[in-house]
Amino acid sequence: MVAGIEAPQLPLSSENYCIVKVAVPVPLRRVFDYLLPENYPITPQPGMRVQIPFGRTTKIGIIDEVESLDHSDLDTQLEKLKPITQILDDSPLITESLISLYRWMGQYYHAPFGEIWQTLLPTALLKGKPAKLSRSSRWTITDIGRESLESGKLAKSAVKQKLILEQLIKNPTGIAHDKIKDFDIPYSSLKNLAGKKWVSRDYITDNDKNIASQVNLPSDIQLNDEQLSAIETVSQHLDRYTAFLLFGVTASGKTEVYLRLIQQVIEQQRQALVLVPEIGLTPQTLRRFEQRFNVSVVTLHSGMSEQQRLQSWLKAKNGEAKIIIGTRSALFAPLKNPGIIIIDEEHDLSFRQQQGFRYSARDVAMVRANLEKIPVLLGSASPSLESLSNVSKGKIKQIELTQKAQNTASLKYRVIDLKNQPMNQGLSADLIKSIKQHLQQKGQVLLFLNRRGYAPVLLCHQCGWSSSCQRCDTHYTYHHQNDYLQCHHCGSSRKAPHQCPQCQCDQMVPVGLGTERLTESIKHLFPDAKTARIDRDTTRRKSAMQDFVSSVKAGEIDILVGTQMLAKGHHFPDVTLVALIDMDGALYSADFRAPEYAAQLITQVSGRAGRADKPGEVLIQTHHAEHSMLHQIIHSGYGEFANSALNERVEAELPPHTFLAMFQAESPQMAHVKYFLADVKQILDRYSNLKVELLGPAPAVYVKKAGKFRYQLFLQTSSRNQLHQLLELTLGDIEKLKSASRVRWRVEIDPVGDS
DNA sequence: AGCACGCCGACT
DNA sequence: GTCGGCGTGCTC
Repeated sequence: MVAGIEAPQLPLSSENYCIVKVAVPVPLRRVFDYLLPENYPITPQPGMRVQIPFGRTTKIGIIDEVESLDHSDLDTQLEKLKPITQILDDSPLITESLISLYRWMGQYYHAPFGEIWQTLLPTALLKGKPAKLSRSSRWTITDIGRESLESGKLAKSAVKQKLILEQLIKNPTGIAHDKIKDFDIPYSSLKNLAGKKWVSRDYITDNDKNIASQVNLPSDIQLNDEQLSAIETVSQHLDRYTAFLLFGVTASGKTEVYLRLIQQVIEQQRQALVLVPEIGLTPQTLRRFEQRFNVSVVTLHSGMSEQQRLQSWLKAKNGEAKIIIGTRSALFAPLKNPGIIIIDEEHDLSFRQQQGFRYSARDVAMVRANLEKIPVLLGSASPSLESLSNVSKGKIKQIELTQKAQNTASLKYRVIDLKNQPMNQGLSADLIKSIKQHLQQKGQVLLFLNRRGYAPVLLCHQCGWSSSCQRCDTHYTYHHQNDYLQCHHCGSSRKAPHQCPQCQCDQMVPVGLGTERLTESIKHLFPDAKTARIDRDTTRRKSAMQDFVSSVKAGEIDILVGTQMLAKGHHFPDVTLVALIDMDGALYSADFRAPEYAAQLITQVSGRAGRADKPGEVLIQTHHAEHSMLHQIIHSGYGEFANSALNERVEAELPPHTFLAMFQAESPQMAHVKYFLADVKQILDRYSNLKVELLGPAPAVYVKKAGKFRYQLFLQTSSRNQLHQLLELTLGDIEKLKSASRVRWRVEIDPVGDS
């Protein structure tokens, strides 16, 4: 090629081009300007995806704003602007109110715009997949298939094919293509049958369901007065924004209240969005809704494939899906005709995203409901102190359900003071005696211990050497089953040493108690009982949790040992004894929210057990038996505890009475982290006129994690406004800091926990 | 976050 | 003499 290729001259006149501000998926709190010819076949609008050249690569961004060239207040020179490669959508991906929500999140969380889009949109769309609904289809048996099966034309060996045909006869309306997996049908056999024309596939839309004359299927559940009045109260607000807290004791029938309200919403041709905690989202939740309503119900959760999520998302967007059930991120499902948002177990920590862009789905849901002009219903037996504080501020209306709906027997609580008690593998004599009694009376037993693995430490009996993770500065947890050590902070693992690496003796002893060891000693103490363990290690397999739950309900398990994951969602009617093996950690924790979490755990755990004819018992083992939280929960209930805990937060000037933000920085080099946060503090100090107090910088509770040192700088205030002002004024300068480029950092609003 | 440019150590 | 280490800087 000959040299001297001229750079293409763009005719930069205001008639020909407009400027499009694009949010690009990079961790920068700014948008980038691009040019677009005015005669481009698609009119650019906020919320459309565009392909753009960015640096030396190309990226997919989202249009944030469109400006005409003549009255733009650009601070960059036009020559620097590049043209958009192409617009990927012919209409905005999300509704007006979601765009407003996006802008609110940008202001409130001070997060990079690209990151917010990444949580708002399904990954398939972020990768540039077309926003097209693929038609769903159903499989049905043909007449030929029916005859062939009856006349025994099917080879004996074709077991799977026989299964398919039988299932299709059982389901005369056919089986949806995306459900065939649930029937354990291999696709190859299905294709084989289709080739013979024994089965056929028909393409349909979910709208067929929705236009059915009877949208809600009858229910024979009798409601009590409290439930009726709760439904009445909320249904008077279906046409406007109101936030409700449905504070209902366990088994007070919250779900039935949800269902009746959803029924009204569907009758108004509107959609219901239901958020559940991570674990609660089992196939049964979906089935319960499907059994009740003859409308299209879709789910949205991390267990689904990208394509499945996109399909659910698109059905929510076009209004086909009437009920959307999902975990945290489902909050951002676009709704054509929004009717209500329900957050079940609103206190649950899974509603807070703890990776990347950190937000609280509960808080954002209230803002979204406000923008959509619909009610939002937060339900819990142990509400977050944040929500209860909002009740007293008048931001949320509280509805109480105090009666047990089904005639459940009340629980008996007992605190076992461990001080000076002889212990047998973490179990007091008192507890062992109780377990024995309950087993004799044919009751099932649930034991909670929030520590998986065999023992939290493996150490040398002779020289005291203990095995610790170099990357995190914490002890490895010993896992007996496959004889390995695992760091529960960074996940790294290694083979367990049998000889002390320091003194070469062979006296390595596990110290402390985890679920694995507890299960072992239970098996030893109760050799005749069937014992099972449920934690992250035993439920790796996808259906494992489901299998455990079914076998407990079927009475095939006598004693169930598990971590907190067992506390969520499942009710076991035959369980009569629930024990919290070690409440000490929660009561002595450095986290000021620990008592709140512990109180919620006790409340939730208690909800797992009992029914009318089998009174339940809850035992709590602790060295801190005099702790006021325990007394309040046991004698006066969660509400009473919450009241005094809220008062303590006022005294201590802690959230929700005050508000927090946090700068966190991490780097393999501790000095870099310290320099950066010192610089940040200096910049923040320039605005000492604002009523924001700075605390720190200080090391995070676990300073070292995965080879990186982590420090934090807290901002505390009683005025959210001033906090936001301060961040608005300073973040620009903080981003430009030289020390900022040497660390990974972020600012977090309303931080919880340490990680 | 990517990605490239750029200036110092161990290899064919 | 080169390959490549990751520090620094930029992205419309």
